[in-house]
Amino acid sequence: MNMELSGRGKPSPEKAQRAQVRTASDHAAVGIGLNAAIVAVLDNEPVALAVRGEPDSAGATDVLPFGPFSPREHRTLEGGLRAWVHNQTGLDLGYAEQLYTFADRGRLPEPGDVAPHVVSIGYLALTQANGQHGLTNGVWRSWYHYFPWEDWRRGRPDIIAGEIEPRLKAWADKPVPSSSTANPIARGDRARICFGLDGAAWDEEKVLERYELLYEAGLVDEALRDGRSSAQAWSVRPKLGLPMQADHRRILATAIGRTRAKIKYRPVIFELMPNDFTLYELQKTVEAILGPHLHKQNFRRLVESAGLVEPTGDMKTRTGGRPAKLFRFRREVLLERPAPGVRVSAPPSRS
Amino acid sequence: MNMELSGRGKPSPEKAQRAQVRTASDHAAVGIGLNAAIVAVLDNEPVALAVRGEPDSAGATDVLPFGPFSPREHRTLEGGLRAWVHNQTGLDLGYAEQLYTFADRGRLPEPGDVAPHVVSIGYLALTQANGQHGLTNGVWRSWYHYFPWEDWRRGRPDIIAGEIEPRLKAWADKPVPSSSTANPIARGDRARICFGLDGAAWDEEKVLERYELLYEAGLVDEALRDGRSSAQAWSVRPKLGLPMQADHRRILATAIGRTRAKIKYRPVIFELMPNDFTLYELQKTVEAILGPHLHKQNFRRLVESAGLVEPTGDMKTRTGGRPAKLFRFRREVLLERPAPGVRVSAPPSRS
DNA sequence: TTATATATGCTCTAAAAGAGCACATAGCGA
DNA sequence: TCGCTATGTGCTCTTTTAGAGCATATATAA
Repeated sequence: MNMELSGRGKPSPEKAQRAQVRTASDHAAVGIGLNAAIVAVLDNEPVALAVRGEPDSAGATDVLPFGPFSPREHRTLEGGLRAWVHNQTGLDLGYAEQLYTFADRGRLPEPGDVAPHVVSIGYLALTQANGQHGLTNGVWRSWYHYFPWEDWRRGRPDIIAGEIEPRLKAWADKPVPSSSTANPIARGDRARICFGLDGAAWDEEKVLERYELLYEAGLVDEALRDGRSSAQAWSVRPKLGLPMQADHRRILATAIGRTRAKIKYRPVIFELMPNDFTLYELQKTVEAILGPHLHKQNFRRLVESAGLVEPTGDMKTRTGGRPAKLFRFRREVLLERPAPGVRVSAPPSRS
Repeated sequence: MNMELSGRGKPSPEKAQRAQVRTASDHAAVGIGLNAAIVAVLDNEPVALAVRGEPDSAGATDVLPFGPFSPREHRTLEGGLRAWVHNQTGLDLGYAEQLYTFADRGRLPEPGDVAPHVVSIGYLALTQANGQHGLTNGVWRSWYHYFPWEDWRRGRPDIIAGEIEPRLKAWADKPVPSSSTANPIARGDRARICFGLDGAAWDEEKVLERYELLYEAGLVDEALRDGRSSAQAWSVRPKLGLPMQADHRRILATAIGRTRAKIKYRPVIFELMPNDFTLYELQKTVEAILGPHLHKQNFRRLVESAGLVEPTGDMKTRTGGRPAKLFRFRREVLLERPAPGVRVSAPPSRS
């Protein structure tokens, strides 16, 4: 079927095409940076690698590992990433995937910031931190430090009802400056959907949407630093989570959301596990990532019947109870199922 | 919970952090380009906007719309994208999302290609081409022109059994040059999983994996052009789909895969539909995107019970049969469900 | 020995997915 | 006018999957 519905004018497509190949000289030169959200699970706590430095104007000290990308030295983005991560931290990354490219002006609010300019490409890396004691820089910090409202392992976190809900409701009730865009979703509705207020469901994957809503509402320090909120809000400043410099907390939010989504249809959870593990350890790792806790028997049925694991034949004693069978990741599942993953869905929120 | 498991050396994190803020000067300058896969559905055919030009060394004439990003002129990537798409084609984009950033050297195999260098950021845009007759450049081409093996609407496409399967099997049987990476998935297994050979399931979302496998096996013209395959393969050259210049077919594959995945959990299908439509028209549009055809009654039950649509009250006659009720997208679904979309899964492949 | 963890098998129910039957209502041609 | 055909629409039935709970097994620790 040939659909050549070309526009009426059709003024010289050759010229247009030519313009597309004669590329480099047309562009303003910018720098390329790579940001890595390097994730692991230590003692049932999901952690990300952070580097600490001088506080910025918002008091934020933490940054994600960051390095420039030089096309002279590295053929691929991922290759460049692995190289400087290794140099900076001593870590050898296992799994890595690209998250998002951030290039908005004002990302790095330096005075007089015009082009040239930095585009930064965010990456998510999953690693197993155990035994990786060669860490030469940076610290592992629980990601719930930065996003306390995401931790539903002990039920609905108090910070939602105590801090977030009232402040978001106040923000929703303020008269909105009659934006021009047609029919956007109302502030109150967005708050309800993002944070599961008024009985709405909690969606653990909406990590970025939640952070961006708080940013827009001026409830995270980065928003104040970037001048997006009133000084009034600044004065009543109970922190909602630990801020990071630049837009790194946004990148980390993207990474957490992606991780939570991805473990459901790809077996990446095993990137975070040792070779042999008990099903309960696996469950605790999944819970660390997703937030809510899971029904144990159903979880076991799920991972076993999905063919994700196979018994090693050994047992683990010293569990504090009956010894547990040890399992390992069953690679063959990749050849059998189109999208193998831990297809859990959270139980109804125990708020 | 404070997890400050810093590495032993911990040599001056302050210095590291400082290096991360003093950014731009560290970077080799490169150009930023934006590629857009602009997708619509015309007469039940999924189409992408292509611009035609002079054939490259592989005989490829088509490119995706492409434009430079200048941080001087545009504050955001998406803003820049919308601007030059409008200038080049006359289209006003509705929905747009970032796909992937491609920066590998050798992307544009120009002689003597070293840095400076172009990083290109791929975007997916969905639009409704009807009435958009202001198109001043480019043509709408069925995306199955570029990827004939993806069109399962009339059952399994013949090109798989006729061309792809035997040539992939031959490639799989060739001695692999003893790669260094540990335990990769065997070529034969990859072919089976990607293309649903030997009774394996067809996964309509693996568009990029399939294209990349064909590229790696030297079965698409771009692979020959880029020098990744033997001249022998070049001589026996039945095209597998229409090639594009540079890596644009890869970007389009990414866009198709993303679209196929996304309509299942976000109501983006309505970006491709007119305001009022019949359920059958909606179904045909979904089938155009996904490939396989769907069970009509179940499809209706699905979209209605999911609250995705509501009747307008009007009927559409001239359907060739009983008049059909007209529906429209029901926006309130965004406030009710965490991930509303056309959650279809394809029926067992009728091969 | 008992209390208390964790491990593991099994059942029951509800919801969702997959497939088909039956019939309604239009245009169109013999 | 009478089917024929194409689409629209309601309903049932079965299978599969998800959600939740009961019961029991086997360790460690006080």
